[in-house]
Amino acid sequence: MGRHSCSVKQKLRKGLWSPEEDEKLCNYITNFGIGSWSSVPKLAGLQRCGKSCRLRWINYLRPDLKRGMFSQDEEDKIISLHQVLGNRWAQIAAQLPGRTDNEIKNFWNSSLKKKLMKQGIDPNTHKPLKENQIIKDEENCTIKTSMLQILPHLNEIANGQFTESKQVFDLLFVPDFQSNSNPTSNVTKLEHGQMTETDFGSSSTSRMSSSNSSNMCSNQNTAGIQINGMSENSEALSWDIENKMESLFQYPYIGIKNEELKSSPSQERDQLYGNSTSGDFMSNYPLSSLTEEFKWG
DNA sequence: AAACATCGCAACCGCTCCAAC
DNA sequence: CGTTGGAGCGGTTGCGATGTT
Repeated sequence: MGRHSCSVKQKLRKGLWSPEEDEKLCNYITNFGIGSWSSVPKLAGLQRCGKSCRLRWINYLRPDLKRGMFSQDEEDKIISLHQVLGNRWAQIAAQLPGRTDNEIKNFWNSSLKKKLMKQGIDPNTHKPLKENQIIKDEENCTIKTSMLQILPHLNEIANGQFTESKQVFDLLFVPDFQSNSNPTSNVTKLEHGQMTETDFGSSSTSRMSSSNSSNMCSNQNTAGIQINGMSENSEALSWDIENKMESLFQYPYIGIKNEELKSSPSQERDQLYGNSTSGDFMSNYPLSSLTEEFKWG
């Protein structure tokens, strides 16, 4: 907090990079490597801050960058990954060789978002806009939770066998329960047709607009699951789960493992994903069985 | 042709994380 | 254990290009 922007400390250049600056940076890095970004500008003879150099290299000068239009395949991948990861651009970019997080983020904001809207799909939730509208009318408690974290318990929930709710809710990211919500009581009793979901991954709408809203603290990659018996809308849930699950299967390593598992104590990891260390945790939760549980005929 | 609006991209800003001390 | 500073991330802004009136 209160840290200066790097360009304030000294009189450093800002704005667009000149070809000369690009050349200096490129020459330096190809000859000496990156080392420490903070020392790069000095050593490369640039009036820029290290952060700016880093960004320029990563987003523009790196030799392995693809550039140019996104292919249909890349587009599909981005959509699928976004469905699961939300706005975790760096993780999405990690699955797309030659593309940068910035590039993908811009592409998403300028193009893909609109494209999905045109198709009647909410770009935040990846659900048909109409369904969203229906769900907005529901006023009961909304439990924000991570789809990925609750996955291991879907079968139990569907079968009404799930009673250890606290255990799971402790694992969940639940930043904004409505005050009247009681996760324990809401989840333990569940019957067919009593489950609906809302606001999947709606990080942008649920996020506070304060300046410190960024990054991990925002509930990107969260799912809102509404479980308290007032909707017939189980169709919506099965639609969404199916889509998410397919995405997960398509890209089983999407980076979740790296970050989320890293941050979970090992016991929780095992609870969440099974104790397989193969990385293929999704194999513990076959798509067909899970989605079938939620179709209920 | 000029003024204005919109779009897309590059870069910046502010934040968190994490390792080093 | 607290502090510091670098790295990295996501949101936002600024500006040139392009389209529209």
